[in-house]
Amino acid sequence: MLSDVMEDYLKAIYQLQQSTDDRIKTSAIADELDVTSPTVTSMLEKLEDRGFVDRKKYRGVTLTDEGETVALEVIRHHRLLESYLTEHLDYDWSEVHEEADRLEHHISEDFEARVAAALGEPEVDPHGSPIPGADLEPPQRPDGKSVTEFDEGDVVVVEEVADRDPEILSYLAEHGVEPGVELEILEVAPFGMVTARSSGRDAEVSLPESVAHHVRVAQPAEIES
Amino acid sequence: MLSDVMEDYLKAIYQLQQSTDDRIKTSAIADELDVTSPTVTSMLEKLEDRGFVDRKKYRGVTLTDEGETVALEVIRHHRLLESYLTEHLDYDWSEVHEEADRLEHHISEDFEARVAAALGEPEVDPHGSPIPGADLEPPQRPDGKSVTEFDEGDVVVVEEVADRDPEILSYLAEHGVEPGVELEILEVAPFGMVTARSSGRDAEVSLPESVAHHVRVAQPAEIES
DNA sequence: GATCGGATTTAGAGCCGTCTAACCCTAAAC
DNA sequence: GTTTAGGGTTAGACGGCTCTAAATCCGATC
Repeated sequence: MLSDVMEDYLKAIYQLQQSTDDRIKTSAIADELDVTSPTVTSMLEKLEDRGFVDRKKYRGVTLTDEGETVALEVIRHHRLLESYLTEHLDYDWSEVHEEADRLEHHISEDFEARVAAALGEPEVDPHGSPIPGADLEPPQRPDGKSVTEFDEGDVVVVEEVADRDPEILSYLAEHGVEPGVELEILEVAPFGMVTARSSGRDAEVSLPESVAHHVRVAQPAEIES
Repeated sequence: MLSDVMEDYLKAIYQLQQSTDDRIKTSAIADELDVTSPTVTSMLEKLEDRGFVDRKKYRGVTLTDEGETVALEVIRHHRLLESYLTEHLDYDWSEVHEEADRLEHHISEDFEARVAAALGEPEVDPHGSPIPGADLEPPQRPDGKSVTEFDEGDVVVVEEVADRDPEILSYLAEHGVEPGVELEILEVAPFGMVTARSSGRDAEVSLPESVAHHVRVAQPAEIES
């Protein structure tokens, strides 16, 4: 069996792998999980012994297929829980992360299936992130790009808001930045700050690069006259 | 803070105290939690240091008020979860115990409150056991007696089925023994076996003493002509 | 009131996940 | 190609929870 902590490491490695093609460094994991590097090293040794990661000393790790499957299972649990909490227990999308983080390790397969059924087998969570299917195949990467990659005048649709901070998420929601809304880019400053107008509100919102790069968007159907 | 394991000990002690006025013995806790006696002894020392139990060496423990409050909180979580799972996620009452046992340590105050609200602040769980209130005052003992204490001809109403074994619970449900049903006692054998007819079904059911003593019942309104 | 058996506690150990301190490797800079 | 800064690993320790083996206590019996 696999401890909660091991699941957390595998999940963290998976998520770090999403934003790079390199092997994942000890220090990156340490930052993500808020532990020290030696702690990570010793955990990685255990995970390697069990066949969940492929480790090259001093060079970081990658997940094995088994490791990836575990990570996807945990992420499926997490995102189903986030969805359930918002749909059926009246949570706000900004509040669900922490609760899901604690529960994700403690639900049975049965519970997972019942929650998925109650939600109608959803494919994305409240933040717009894809929920891995019950087959635990890696979901294909959403084709959204960071909103920072667009220019003044572009009109885009928010697909995913990949932040975890409740305060930031609340702020974004209040300013009309949520999955599904249309954003008209008004300005992208040289230091990365994005200013946009949301279709929902009639006010502008400015986001520093650190926040904006979590806002993944797509251009609406390219077919326009 | 209090570990999951500590919560389990406090809950176990509380539950053992329900069926006796004596101090709770090391071995009783060991049986309940499926660990060895020395393990229990060392845990009890820690719980004593933290003020959750009152320990007399070689004489067993009792909960302090603080310990009781923790136990009641865990039990509240457990029973709310059992109720929620049956009401909203289509679980059968026989299946909920195990799932609730894992989740009870990992839900927030907020989650507890939302679940309680979604259920309409229920006072009993699907097994008929009282759910401690949000104030965590000890619920008054249900006045039901074990069905084994009645005699041939008595008619009683099932208040609580305090078993945890899914197979036994399924069997009981199939034979019409559930909270709320009326039972006519047909026989109480000298070795404790109870035979009864359920108002729900038209068949008899016989229960060995070990099962029957978990079936708590009350006599319907004594006022009969 | 002494003895004996069963339960409890003490002693010592192990695994897990974590830490700090010290050492060592890698890769970038010169 | 050396050097060096910074990150990674090794070494050693600790707290939490568990175990087995050994010592000790309680209380029932005689």
